[in-house]
Amino acid sequence: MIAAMNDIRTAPSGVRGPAETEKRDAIVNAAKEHFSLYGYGKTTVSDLAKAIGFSKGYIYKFFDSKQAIGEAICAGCLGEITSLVEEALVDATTATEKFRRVFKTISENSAALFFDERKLYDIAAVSALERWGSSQAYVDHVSALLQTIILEGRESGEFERKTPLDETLRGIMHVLEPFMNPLMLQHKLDELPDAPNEVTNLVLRSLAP
Amino acid sequence: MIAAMNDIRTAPSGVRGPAETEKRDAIVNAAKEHFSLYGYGKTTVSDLAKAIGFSKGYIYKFFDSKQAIGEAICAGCLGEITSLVEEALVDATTATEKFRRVFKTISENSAALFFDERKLYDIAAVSALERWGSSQAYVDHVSALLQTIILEGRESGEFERKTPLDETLRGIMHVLEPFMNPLMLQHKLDELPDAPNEVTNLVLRSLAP
DNA sequence: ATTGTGACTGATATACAAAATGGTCACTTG
DNA sequence: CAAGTGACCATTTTGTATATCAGTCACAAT
Repeated sequence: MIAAMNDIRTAPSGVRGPAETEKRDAIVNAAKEHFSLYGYGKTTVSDLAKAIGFSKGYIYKFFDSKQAIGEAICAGCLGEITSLVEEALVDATTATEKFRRVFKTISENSAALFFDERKLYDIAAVSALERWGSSQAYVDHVSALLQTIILEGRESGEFERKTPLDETLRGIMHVLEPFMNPLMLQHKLDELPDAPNEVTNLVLRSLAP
Repeated sequence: MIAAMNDIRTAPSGVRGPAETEKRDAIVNAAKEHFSLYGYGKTTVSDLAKAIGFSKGYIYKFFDSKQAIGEAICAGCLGEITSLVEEALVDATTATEKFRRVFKTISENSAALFFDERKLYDIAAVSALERWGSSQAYVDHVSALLQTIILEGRESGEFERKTPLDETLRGIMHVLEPFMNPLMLQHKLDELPDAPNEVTNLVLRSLAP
């Protein structure tokens, strides 16, 4: 899995201090490892400090709180998914095909996060539950992506043009949510991969001119 | 709210003993009151026994387990919703309108359960999480209902006929789930009542011939 | 026979003291 | 002054001893 770093440029809320990217990255890297191994709850800020060879207090020169570190990790995970989505889009020719790939890539990789990186998945779930910025940015990003695809499909004549763009988009985001929101995906794991495919078909029927 | 008792004839699993409906109903009534006031967890089987003037052991002449009582209560709640749905359907003329009402009635009354009978809602959530028979019966019932409506719409020419009925139905059940499954509805409460309406519109577009 | 009981048991929940943690800040170090 | 520390405090988390509960069963009452 290519680890293209997200360039969501997720609003770095909770980040503070000078732009000493080296140390900040060291913290993030240590956090990603510890969080994915032991989980967010069982990792202490002191653990992270020890891992990078500093004391706990110094961490707070770079991050407002432990949660801010969690948000950074979460933004990384979700950013990876959006990267994979964009990667999957480059050789898709039609808006229809792009739509299919967005849906498929998101549901598959969210499920993969659940099965392969369960501890990080749990952070993403908390992020969704508590509406952290990292989750909001992810949703906004996907929403914007879908909007351009819908517009493209409307222009090419693949999709209908009567329904207001906003409503089309909101409707689609609603039916996509169970496959991209960790809180909901948890309850649909045993309906994969058929469910997202069936929903995609339904949506494409609704988009037909 | 009219309390038309459900006639889902929900598979009475976990129910045992003779059909002494009076005492069994007494147990169920006591359970509904206690569960809705104090919750499933904080109600003991002895509490229910005391409420009907018997001893704990006697309860088990009628129900296999405490969970079986919970299932009965849950089936009652969900059965009330299906009753309301059927009630809403009697004066709907077109399949389109019937579809709208199914969606609207389910989402509104599930949310009402959350806000007005939170403790009972929690039981329904556990029922969904642990896949109790009461939840499965509810889903099956709604699914069957939707199937007849789709068929009706197909025959009247309101809906398209190309897509296999099963796939149409499954797709619709997938997008309905976030509004009828308590586990998912919890996370969509602040998108009501717009979200179900927008999803309904999307589905109706997908059903258009 | 039918209706009903309450003592018994392993598993679960509660309560509460002790330990650990997130976060701050005055201070040291180079 | 910039980089970094660790004692300190309020809040959570954890460990654990105790109490409660779900479920059974032999038996009592009618």
